[in-house]
Amino acid sequence: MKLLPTGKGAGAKPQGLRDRVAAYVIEKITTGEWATGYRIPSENELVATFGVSRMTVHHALRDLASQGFLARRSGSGTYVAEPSAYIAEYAHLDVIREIEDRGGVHRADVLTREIVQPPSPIATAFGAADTGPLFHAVIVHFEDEIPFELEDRWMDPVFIPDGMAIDLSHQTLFSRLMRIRPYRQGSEQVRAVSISAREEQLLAVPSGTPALEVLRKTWSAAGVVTVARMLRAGLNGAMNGCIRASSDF
Amino acid sequence: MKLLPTGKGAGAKPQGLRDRVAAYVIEKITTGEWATGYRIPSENELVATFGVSRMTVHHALRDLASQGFLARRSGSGTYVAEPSAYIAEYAHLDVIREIEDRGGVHRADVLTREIVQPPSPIATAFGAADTGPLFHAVIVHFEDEIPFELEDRWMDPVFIPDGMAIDLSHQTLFSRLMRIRPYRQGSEQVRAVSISAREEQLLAVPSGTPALEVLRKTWSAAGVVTVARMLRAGLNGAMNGCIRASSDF
DNA sequence: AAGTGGTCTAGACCACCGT
DNA sequence: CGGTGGTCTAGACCACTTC
Repeated sequence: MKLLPTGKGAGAKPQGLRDRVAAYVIEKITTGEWATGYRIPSENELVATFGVSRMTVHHALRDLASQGFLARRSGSGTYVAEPSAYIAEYAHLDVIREIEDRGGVHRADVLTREIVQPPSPIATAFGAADTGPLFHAVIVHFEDEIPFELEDRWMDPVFIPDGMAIDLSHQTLFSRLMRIRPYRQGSEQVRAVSISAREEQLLAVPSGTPALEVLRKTWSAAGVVTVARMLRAGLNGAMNGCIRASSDF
Repeated sequence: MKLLPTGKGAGAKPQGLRDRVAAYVIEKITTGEWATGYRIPSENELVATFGVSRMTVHHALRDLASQGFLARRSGSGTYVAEPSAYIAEYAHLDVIREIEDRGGVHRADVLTREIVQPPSPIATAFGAADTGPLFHAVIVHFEDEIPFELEDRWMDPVFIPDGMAIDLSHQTLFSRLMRIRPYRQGSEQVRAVSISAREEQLLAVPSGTPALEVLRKTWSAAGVVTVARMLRAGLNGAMNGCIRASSDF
């Protein structure tokens, strides 16, 4: 083997070679020179253009494909991906962390904590009618003593064996679950709803205040783990997200 | 060089070697054997374990890191990433496509289309007070002749030179913009709001119906491209997202 | 100084697509 | 069949962290 591979070792550029290739492709796309669906130069052509190895080009394109810029078809070529849909990402923190990140003080009121047979809509959400008793909690989260979020959660007791005992003032069920079994998958639905008089009272908002309702269902390989309904009303009730139009540059 | 590199060419396994390494790591994490913060075996150790080249291990771990499972610290090691926050992704389609994907029929009413000096809050959103006249459109999108979304959009006229002329019944301003200048970045804010009597009338909902308000701001390298306010009320007004708890397996 | 991940190479074989 | 992307290797050098 050679002692000095021509690339990095010798007269390396300030930036990585991979990044240079990627930047080149990105520029062509963003300037519109390579439109959606355009077939970009092959790996070997880019190898010739940049004088780098094919692996370098390959990984540059691979990364761009994983970021949604390119679509690669083995045996055919690499194409500029269609950006017709864009992704909005909402980074949900743990409620406690969300509040504390804003500099607020969190407090939780546990209104209900029980292990009971769920009503049928909840049982349905858990996938089967033969669900056994489930852990159920209703919690009001305060920010600086102002009600911020009303959480109504059902959970398979298997995942929080100590659910009836743990202190919920300083940790959320969510974070608790995370510690026991991280990495799950789920779906979320967001709506604007009118809420009941009791919910208005718990959230301390005037009658008729619209609320943001988030329905969340979380599952792991073993099945549905937890189903939750979160209500937010008033000034801090917004959700903030970041649009990633197939990318983040 | 050898003609038969020991790996793939000869007695290859059904799955890729990279995937085997990745699957191994994933299993350790999901079973909890490697907890959050745990320092996993080094690349060289995994090389020894699996009998593959370091590049293979490296790319397996690199992929897992980009998916949020691992955090790699150069010079230190590879650690199981903290999944304390999770990401909810909302794949927004073009409104027209969203409706048609549901099997509905789309129609748009253009209530306003003008190029005017924006009111100061809009000018502020565009980043500077010295904004020139902006393209402004107010559009009601119907699904099967039922009002579905009210769109109020301001846009830099540079990005839609033919904005006053184009037919907006069969394409959205968004898709139009996409075609001219794809790949942008933005932010989004979702709230539950009460809407004005006129908005209730346009959306054909009873007085007091809560609405989902999405404020969206989009920019490119050149600055803010467009600012939009979308209102949805009633049954179809939900936003559906998918939770990606640092992953999608 | 030893170990870690980050990067790059030159070559090889493969499955697949297109003609 | 020639070209495309997909994968893997063995070796090399680097910047960095850790002790």
